Amino acid sequence: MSGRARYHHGALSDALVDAGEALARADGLDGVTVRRIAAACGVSAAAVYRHFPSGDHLIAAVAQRAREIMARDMFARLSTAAGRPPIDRLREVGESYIAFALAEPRLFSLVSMPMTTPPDRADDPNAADLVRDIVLEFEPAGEVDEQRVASRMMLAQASAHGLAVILRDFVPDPQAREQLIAGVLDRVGVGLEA
Amino acid sequence: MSGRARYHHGALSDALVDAGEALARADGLDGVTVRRIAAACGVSAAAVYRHFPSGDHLIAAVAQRAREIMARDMFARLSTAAGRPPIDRLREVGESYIAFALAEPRLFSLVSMPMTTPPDRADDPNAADLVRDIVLEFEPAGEVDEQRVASRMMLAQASAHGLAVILRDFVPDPQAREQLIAGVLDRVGVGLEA
DNA sequence: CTCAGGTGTTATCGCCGTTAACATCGGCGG
DNA sequence: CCGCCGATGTTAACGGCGATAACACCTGAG
Repeated sequence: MSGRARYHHGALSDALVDAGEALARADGLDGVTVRRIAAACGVSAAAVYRHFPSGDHLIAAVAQRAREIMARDMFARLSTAAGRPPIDRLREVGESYIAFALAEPRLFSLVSMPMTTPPDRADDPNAADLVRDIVLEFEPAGEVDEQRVASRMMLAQASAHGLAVILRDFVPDPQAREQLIAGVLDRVGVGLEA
Repeated sequence: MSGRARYHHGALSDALVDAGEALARADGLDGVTVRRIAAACGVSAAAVYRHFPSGDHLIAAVAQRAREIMARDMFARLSTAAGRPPIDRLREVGESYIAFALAEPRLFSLVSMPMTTPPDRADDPNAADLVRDIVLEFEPAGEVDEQRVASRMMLAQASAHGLAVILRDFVPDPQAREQLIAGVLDRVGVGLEA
């Protein structure tokens, strides 16, 4: 009886996150509400609470989904730069982060939310670990200075994130965006190699 | 009859922004609602709409207030570094920005909102103009390269903002925060002088 | 003094998250 | 095969939210 609408949805949890992702792409954070997501799944709002302890947990799950999507983008783009020096790959990661933020600004607004719940699967693609792996290549063999690693990671992440949000909110012109991305990432590269 | 509560408030517009600032300090963005602000002023929610076309405009006014507060902090701190080289003053500005974000995280969440309404008074303290003035000192006399200026401004602002939000959301330990601020700003300084 | 407009009020609407009480489905022990 | 019970859905309701309409009052210009 797969043709008839069943009373039990079967995989509502995943369906809710899927619908949340679609709503986030379309309407941004304001579209990601318990009632709207439930309606998009053809289900009552109260049904959500059988699968998530609160609406915030559902939104956090959608945000985690968005982070995974971005991370996949980053890994894909990075795979085309395999073998290049670490500074080049780091730049690729930064450009990928910024490109995603500008291409999917509404989805990105979820990405940059503080993570309330830690990701349930620690082994899936993760931007921070990726950055760390590349930054580690700057360290001399056998003696990693954790503080230097942390500084480089933070510079890379902070400048990419800050640049992304400032461009998204205050620089509409695509050409100006490109020039600023190039100019800033050049300077960040200098700071990273110092 | 100043002692008796008057029917007409008299300066409700300013009082609403004042109350909004207090609520923002106390409860963050969630506390800044039309109804709560109106209640804090002893006034009905509908009265707000006599002074602001929408609740978002009121919140934007509170956000602008928060930016002015932060800018005053920055100018005050900067006045103690008068005469020092531009790179030192720029660092002072960055440290001030980050310190404010970490000292008043809830108020800062308003600061970093996209500005819907342009500030009504263009002559009051403004962080972007301040950064620009200092960055201009890097340019050789008589020939300012606007693109280089924009890149330096953007690097300064993006790294400070990104660092602030990442530290606020993900690095609770004060000592770790200090080390990261110092380490990252060192590298940003290198990038700025390049 | 009058009256028009600025500034307040209450009542109401629709949406939001959340909970309680109830209904149905589906599988497992008898 | 039956019955039951837990998982998963439903509807109804509460309080808070932004916003608007209709009404009341206060104040100052003529």
